[in-house]
Amino acid sequence: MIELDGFDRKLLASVQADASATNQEVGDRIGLSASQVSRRRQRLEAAGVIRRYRADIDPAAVGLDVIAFVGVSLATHSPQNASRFQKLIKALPEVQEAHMLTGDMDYLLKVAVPDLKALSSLISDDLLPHEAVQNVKSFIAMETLRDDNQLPFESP
Amino acid sequence: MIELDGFDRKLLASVQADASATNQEVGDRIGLSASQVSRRRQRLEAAGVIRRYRADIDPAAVGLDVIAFVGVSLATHSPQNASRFQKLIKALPEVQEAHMLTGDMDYLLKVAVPDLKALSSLISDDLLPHEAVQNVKSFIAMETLRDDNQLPFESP
DNA sequence: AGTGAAAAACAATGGCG
DNA sequence: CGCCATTGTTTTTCACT
Repeated sequence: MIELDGFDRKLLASVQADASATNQEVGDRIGLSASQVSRRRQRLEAAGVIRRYRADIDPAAVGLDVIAFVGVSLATHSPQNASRFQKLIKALPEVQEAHMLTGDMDYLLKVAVPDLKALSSLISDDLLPHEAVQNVKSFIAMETLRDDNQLPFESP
Repeated sequence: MIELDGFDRKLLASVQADASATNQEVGDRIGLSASQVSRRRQRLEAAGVIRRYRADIDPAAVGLDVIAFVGVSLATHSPQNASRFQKLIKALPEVQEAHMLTGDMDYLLKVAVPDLKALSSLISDDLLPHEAVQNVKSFIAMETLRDDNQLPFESP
C-alpha cells in the first residue's frame, strides 16, 4: 500500500471530480505547480491508486432508460457454482456493477437496459436459466439521485 | 434528444472505457481522423451525452475498505419527508450512489467507508435519527466483481 | 519536495477535396 | 468525412533550489 500525503489526497479528490482539468488548474486548486501535479499523478497511476480515466455518459441519452438492481441467490454454494456464475456476469454487457454480498442475497447486480422488456429478458434468458442461479429479485430505479461514485477523502 | 450514429456510439464506447486516449488513438480505434473525433466529442459534450470526465480511484488504496449497500424505508411518504431525506443523502460524502426504487425498499444507497465502525456510525448517527427514516437494512460487499459502470452500446 | 522554463505532444480550427 | 497546416495549450522533462 502506497503512502499518501495531503497533496495526494487533494489531487485525487480533484481528478475524481473532474479529470478534464489541466495539471495547471489542478495545481492552482491544491497549491502545487503543474509539474508536481504531473509527477504525483504518474506516481498514483503507476501505483494503481488511479485505476483509469473514464468519460461519464448519460444513460438516457444513449437509450438506456432503465437502471435496475438485481439480487441473485445461488442454488448451492459450491465453488464451481460460484465461479460459473461469476463468469456469466462478467460476460454480460448490461451489468455495470456486480458485488458479492453478506446477508440473504448472494449477489447484487446493477444493470442498465433500454426498457423493461430488456430487463425481463436479461433475467429470464440469461440469469434464471443458469444452473447456478436459484432465484432473482429485481428493483427498478425510478429515479437516480446520485450516481457520481465519488469516494470521500478524509480531512487529515 | 440528440441523434447518434455508429461513429458516435463507437466513440462513446471508447472514451467511457478509456478517457486518457488521445483523439488520434480513439480515431485509430474507431476508424475516424483525429479532427473528426475532436469535433464529435465537443458535440457530445455540449449535448450532455458525455457528462464529465473522471479519474477512477481504487477505494482500498485510499483506506476505504468497506463498500456497502443500504436499503432505506421512509416512515411516511409525504413530499416533505422525501425531500428532506434527499437533501440528507446528497450531503453525505460517504454516499456514492443513491437510487429511489420500486418494491419494498424506498431507497438504495451505495456507500464507501473505511471500516465497519464507520458504516455503523453512518447508519446510527446519520440515517436512523433522521425523522423521515423508518428503518434501514444493510448489505456489505464482501467482494466486488465489477464496478466499471460501463454502459452497453447496441451494435447498430 | 518543490519551482520555473524549455521541449515535445496534443487539441482545436479552418480550408480544401 | 479525410487530409493538411496552423495555432495555442498542455504535458513532460530538465536544471536548479
